[in-house]
Amino acid sequence: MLLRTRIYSYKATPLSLASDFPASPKILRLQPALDSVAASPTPMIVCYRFQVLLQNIGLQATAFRSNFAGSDFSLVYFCGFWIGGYGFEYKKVNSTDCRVYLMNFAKMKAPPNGYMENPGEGERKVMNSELWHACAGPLVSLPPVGSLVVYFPQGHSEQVAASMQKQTDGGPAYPNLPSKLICMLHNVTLHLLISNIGNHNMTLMLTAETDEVYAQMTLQPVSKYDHEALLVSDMGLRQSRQPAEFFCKNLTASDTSSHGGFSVPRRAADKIFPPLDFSMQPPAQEIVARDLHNQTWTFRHIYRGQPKRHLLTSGWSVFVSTKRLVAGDSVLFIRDEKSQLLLGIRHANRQQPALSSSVISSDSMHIGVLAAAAHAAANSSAFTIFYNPRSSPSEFVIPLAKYNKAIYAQVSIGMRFRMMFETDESGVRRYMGTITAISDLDPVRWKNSQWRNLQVGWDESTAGERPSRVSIWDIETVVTPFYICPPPFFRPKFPKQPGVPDDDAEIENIFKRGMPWLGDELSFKDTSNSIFPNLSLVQWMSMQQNNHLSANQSGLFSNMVSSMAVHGSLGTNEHSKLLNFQSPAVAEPNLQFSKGNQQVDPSVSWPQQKQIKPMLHSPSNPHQPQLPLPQYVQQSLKQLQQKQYLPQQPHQHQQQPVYTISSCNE
Amino acid sequence: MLLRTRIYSYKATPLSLASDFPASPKILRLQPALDSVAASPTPMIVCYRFQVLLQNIGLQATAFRSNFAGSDFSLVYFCGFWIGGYGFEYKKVNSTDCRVYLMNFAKMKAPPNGYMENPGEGERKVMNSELWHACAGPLVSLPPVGSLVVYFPQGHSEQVAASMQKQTDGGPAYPNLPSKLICMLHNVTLHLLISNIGNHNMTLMLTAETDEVYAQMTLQPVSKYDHEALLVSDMGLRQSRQPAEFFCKNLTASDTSSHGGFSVPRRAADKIFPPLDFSMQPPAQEIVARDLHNQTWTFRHIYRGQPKRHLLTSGWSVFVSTKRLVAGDSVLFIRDEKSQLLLGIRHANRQQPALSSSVISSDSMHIGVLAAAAHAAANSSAFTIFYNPRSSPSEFVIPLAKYNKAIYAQVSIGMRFRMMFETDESGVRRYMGTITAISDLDPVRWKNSQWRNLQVGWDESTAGERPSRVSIWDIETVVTPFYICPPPFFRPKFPKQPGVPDDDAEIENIFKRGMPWLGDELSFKDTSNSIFPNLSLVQWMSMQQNNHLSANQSGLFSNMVSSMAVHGSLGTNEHSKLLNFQSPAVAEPNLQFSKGNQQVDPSVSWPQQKQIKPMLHSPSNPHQPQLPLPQYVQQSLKQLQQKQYLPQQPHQHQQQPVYTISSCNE
DNA sequence: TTGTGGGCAGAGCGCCGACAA
DNA sequence: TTGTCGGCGCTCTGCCCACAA
Repeated sequence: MLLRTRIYSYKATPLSLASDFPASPKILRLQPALDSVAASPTPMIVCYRFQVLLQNIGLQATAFRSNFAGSDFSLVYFCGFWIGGYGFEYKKVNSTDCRVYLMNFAKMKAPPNGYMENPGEGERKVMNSELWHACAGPLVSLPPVGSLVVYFPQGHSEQVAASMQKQTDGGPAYPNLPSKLICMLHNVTLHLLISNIGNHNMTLMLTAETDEVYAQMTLQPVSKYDHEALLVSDMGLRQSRQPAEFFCKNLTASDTSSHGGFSVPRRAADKIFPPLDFSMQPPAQEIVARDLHNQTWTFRHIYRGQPKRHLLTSGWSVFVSTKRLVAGDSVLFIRDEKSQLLLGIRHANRQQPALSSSVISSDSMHIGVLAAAAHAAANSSAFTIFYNPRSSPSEFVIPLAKYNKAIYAQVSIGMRFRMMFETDESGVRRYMGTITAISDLDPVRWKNSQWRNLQVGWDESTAGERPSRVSIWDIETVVTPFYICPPPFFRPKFPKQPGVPDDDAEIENIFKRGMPWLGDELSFKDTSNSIFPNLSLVQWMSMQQNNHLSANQSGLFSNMVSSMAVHGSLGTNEHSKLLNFQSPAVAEPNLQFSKGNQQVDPSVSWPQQKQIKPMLHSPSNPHQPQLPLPQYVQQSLKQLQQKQYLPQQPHQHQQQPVYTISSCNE
Repeated sequence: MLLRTRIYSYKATPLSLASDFPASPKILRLQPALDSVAASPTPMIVCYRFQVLLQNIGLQATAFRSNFAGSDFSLVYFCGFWIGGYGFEYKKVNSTDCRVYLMNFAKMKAPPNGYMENPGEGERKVMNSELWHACAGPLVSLPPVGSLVVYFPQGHSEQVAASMQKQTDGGPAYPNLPSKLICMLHNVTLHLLISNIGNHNMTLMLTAETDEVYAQMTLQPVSKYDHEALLVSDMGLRQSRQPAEFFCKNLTASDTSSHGGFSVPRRAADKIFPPLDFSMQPPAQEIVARDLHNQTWTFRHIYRGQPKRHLLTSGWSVFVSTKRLVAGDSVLFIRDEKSQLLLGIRHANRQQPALSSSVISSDSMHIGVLAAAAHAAANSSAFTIFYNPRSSPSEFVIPLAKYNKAIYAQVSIGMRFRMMFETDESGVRRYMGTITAISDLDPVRWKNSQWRNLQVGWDESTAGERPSRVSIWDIETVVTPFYICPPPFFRPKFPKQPGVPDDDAEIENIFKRGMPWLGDELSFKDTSNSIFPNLSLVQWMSMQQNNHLSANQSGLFSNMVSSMAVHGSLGTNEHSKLLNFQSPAVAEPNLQFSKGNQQVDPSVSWPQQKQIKPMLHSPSNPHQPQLPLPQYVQQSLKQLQQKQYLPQQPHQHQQQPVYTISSCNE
C-alpha cells in the first residue's frame, strides 16, 4: 500500500515579530506579514510538532528574533508545508534551554496561477468539478473566480472549531479585524482532504488523501471595486447546480455488510447505468466508474431476485472496505456528458479523531486564521482560506450579491422564514422557523457582527438538529429586487455611450441571474402555498411612494415582481404576521458610483450596517402601513391562479408544508 | 494501521556558501560549516524534494545567498529533519524563475547527551542491545564509546551506494579529505531503520520503523589522543559476542506458508524455550517474546507429530504476515538474563525499492557524506554517521587497535589469508584466499588509500559471493604482537611513578585484550591445522636480531608467542609460501610518546603509511631469511603437540578446511 | 531431526432467492 | 420497491499426522 502526499512550494513573504522576545514562558505571537496565509480546513491534516532548542542551534535570543523578523524566513516553506505565522509558542525550559514550538502548520497546495506550477514533474490531477460538487452536496455553491464575496472570519473560525471537534469559545479576540471583509475572489481550486493517520506527540502524522472534498479560495480584501466585478459576483448566484444525471444513496446495513452486495435503487439503475440486455438470463453487465482520484472501480451489475431488483455484486465489497464505508455513509453515481460513470462517496459525520490538544492549541489555530485575514485586510493583500463544505457549519464566503440581497430584506423579531437543509438523499428540504431575537453571537469579540445574529426557533420538533442561530443570508426572506444594487447603480450618472450595452437590459439580466430559480421557463411544481413576499413589497411600496424610481425602472420592476410572484420560494402565507419595516439607508447624495473600471468605495457606497434593535411588531402595528399591491401585479397573480399554476391560498394550515427536491432530480 | 515516525530536534550550526550564487544553471554546492552532519545509512529513508522559487519567495539572489550564509539557518532543522549541507542543487528555470533544490536530507535522531532530550514527552524507547547485536549478526562489533577508531570515508560512501541500490562510481572527488580519519568515538546509539513507503517526485515519503537495525555514531577527528583512549580502543576489540542463549533459524517455505506453523529446531526449543510439561498430552505451552519495538508476540508451543517435534502454531502466521517474512528470512530467539524471551528478525537481502535518481542524485548523496567528514576533519568537530550493518558492504569505522594490528602485519602479493563470513544460521565461517595484488581501489579520488587495497582470489568456487577486494583489517593475518603499539610505547621514557600500575603487567593486559580469541582459558576445539604464523614471526626474528627489544620485553613476548601458537586462527600450513618481509618503519628517535593524559600526535607517532609496492616473492627468495624460532618457543610448541591439544601437521591438504561456528554456539 | 504435503474442520465471503416491510 | 435473512458453495486458514529426506 502506497500512501502519498504531495509536496508543493509556496509563495513566501517575511514574517515580523509583533512583540519582543519574551523573557519568561508565555505564548509568543507573531504578526504575520504574509501575502498568503493558509487556514486549513482540517487543521489536523498536517500538524508537525517542531522544536528548536535555542541553545542547541547556537542562536541567542536576539538572533532568534532576527531570524523570524528577518527577510529570509524560508523556514515557513520547508517541504511545501506552510508553517509560519499561526502561533509560535515559546517556552523557556531552564536558564540555558529555550524551546520554541511552531504550533500550527497547514498544508497548502499551490494556487494554479502559473508561477507555482511544477512543470514536467508529477501528474497534474484534474479534479472533476461535477463530481466534486455532487460530493459537496446540493447546497454548496462556490462563487466564481473574479467575483466579489463577503468573508466572515467568525464563520471561518467556526469551521476550525468544527474540525478540531472541540467546543471552543472561538479563541482569543483579534483586534482590528472587522467581522466581515469584502473581497475579490481571485482563485478557487477543488481538492480532497488529507487525513492524518497518527497523531502522537513528537510524531509525524502520516497522511493520505481521502474522498472528502474541500475548496481552496484566494481572497483579497478590497476597498474599491468596479462594475464588472459586481456583475460577476451577481452571476455567481447561478452556480450551484447539482449534476442532472446522478443519484445518491444512503448505504444500508445490508449494503455495507460482507454478506451481500449493493441494492441499486430502481430508478437510479434505469437512469444512470447503461441499459441492461434483458434477453440475458439473468440480465447482467459490468459497470466501470471513476472516483475523485480517477481510480476506476468495476462492479457486476445484475438484475435478479424475486421480485427482480438491480444489484451490484462482485467488486462491491472491495469498494466498501477500501473506502471504509459503513451504514449511513452515502455513495453517488453520476453519468457525465460523455456517458461515463463517476462515483463519489460521502462519509456520514462520524467522529473523527480529534486533534490532541497537547499537540496544537485551539487558540493558536484560531489566531492563525484571524491573523491571516487581519493582515490581508490591513495590506489589501491576498490570503488563502479553505472551505470544507461537509464539516463547516456554514458557508463563510458569501457572494456579495447574495449578501446585499439579504441585507436589504430587513428582518425583525417574530418574522417567519424558511431555510434549506440537505436531506439524507442529497436532496433539499426547507424548514420553517421564526426569528426569536436579534443579537450578537459574540458581543465581546465580534460586536455588531451579522454572523448568526438571528436567534431562531424551528417549527418542527426535530429542531435540535438545526441551528439556533442563523445569518440573514442563510434564510429565505423576500428580497427587494432593486436593492440588489443600490438605486444609483441603476441609473448611472454617466451618459450612455455608443457600443455600451443598454443599462436597463443589462440590469435586467443581472437581476435574472441574481434569481436563478427563475430559470428560463417557469416551473410551478414546487411552489409555496404563499405567493406574497412578506415585507419587501412593503418596502418597495414605500419606495414607490417616495418616488425613488424612475418610470423606466418601474417598468423593469414590474417584470421582476411578476417573476417573483410565481416563484414558490418566496414569502409565506402569514400575512397576519407581516412585520416591521425598517427603512434601509438608501443612497445618499454624496455617494459616488461608477461604471466600468472606475472604482467604488464600498465602505461608503453601501448603506452602513446599523445594529438591528429588536422590536416586536404586530399586524395591527400602526407603524406598518398595509399597502396595496400595484394593479398590474395583482392582475398578473390572478391570471396565474386561474391557470392553476399556482396553488390556491390555503385556509388554516397550522403545520407548514415542506418541499423536498428528490435526490434524483425528478 | 498506524504508521508513525518520530520527530526530533537537532543541533544546528550555520551554513556558509562555498561559492557565489551562480548566474547560470549548475549545481550550487554549500560547504557545510556544521558541527554535526548526518549521513544517512539508508538515504531513501527520508528524502523530501524541496523547492523554493526565488521569485515567489520574494528574495533576490543576494538575499538568497545571505539566507544560506547567514547565521539563522533554521531551515535545516525543520520538523527535526536534517536537511542542510549535503548538496543544494540550483536551477534557473527562466529569467524570473529560479529554483533551488535541497537534494539530500537525512533523518537523524538526537544524540542522547542530554541537551537534546525531550523530557516528559513521548516514551523513551530503550533498544535492547543484546537483541540488536543478535539481529546485526555475529561479525558486527561496535567500538566502545570513548575509544579511538579509524573512519574510512570510502567505506561510508560504499554504504551509501549500496543503500541506493545503484552502481555508482563513488561520486565526485572531494578535495582535502584524507582516506582515513582517526577519530574519537563520542557516542553510539542503536536504532531501527525507517522505511519509506512512497517515493514519487514531489511526494512525501511516508515512513515507518522496520526491524532493520542500524547504529548511529558520533565521531570527532583527533590529531592527538592520550593513553587511556588507546586502552579503551583496545578493549573494544573484545566486544563482539553474540548472546549465549539464542538461536537463529532460516525460515523455510513451510515456516512461512499459510498452511502451517513454525518448526522449532529441537535444541533451540530445549535451550531457549521454557521447559514443557511432558506429562501433558500433548505437551504444550504459551510462548511470549518481545521484539525490538518492545512489542510482545504470543505463540502456542506444542510438541507433537510423529515423530515428535516442537512447533509454534497459533500466533505464528500473524507474526509472519505482520513482519512480512518470506522463506529465506531469519528469525532469532534470545533468552535474556531474566529468562525473558526476545524475538528478532533478519530479512534476507531482497530487493528494496531503489531511490529514484530523479529525486536525489547519487552525487549529492556522496558529496554530503564526504563534506560532513571533511568539515569535521578541518575543524576537529564532531560529525555523525550511520552504520547499517546488514546493508553496508564492510565496516568503515574500525577500532584503532584493530587497525594498528592489521597494519603491522605487512602483507604482500601471493600471501594466503582467511576471512570470516556470516553463515545462513548466524554462524561464522572462514574462507581462505590469496592476495593477488595490492593497488588503489580508486587511484583518482582516493590515492594511497588502504580501503580495499588488497585484490584477492578465493579458494572455493563460490567465490563470486565474496569480495574481490578487501582491506587489511578484514583478513586474518598474523600480527606481530609487540607491534600493536610501537615499541617505545612499551618502555616509556618517563620514570615509573609510585601508585601507577606496573607498565609490563598493564601492557600484557592490553595485549590480551587485543587478542580476544585467547579468552581466559585455552580452547583447541576449533584450531587450525597450522600452528605457525607465517611472517610475523619472521618479522619478530628480525626485530630480535636487531636487538630492538630489551630482556624484559622478550620475557613478555615469550608468553605472547605461546598464546599465539596454541590458537588455531593463526597462520597457515603453507610454510613453503612464507613470503616477503617488508620491514615496518619502526619508531624513530624523534618520536614522542606519552602516558596518561599527555597528548600524542598520531600523525608522527605512528609509522608513516607507505604505499606498498607489489613484489613477488618465493620461498627460495634469497632476500627472505629463514630464521629459526627461539628455543623456548619451539619447546612450548612441542609440549603442546604432545599433549594433543594441537593437531599434528597435516601433510598434503590441497583443499583448505573451513571452520564453522554453529549458530547455536555449540 | 525436520521439511513438505494431504486430510480436514471451521470461519468467512459472497451469490442466491424468500419474505416482508 | 428494497432491506434483511437463511441457504449454501467456495476459498482460505490452520491444526493434525504421514512420509521422506
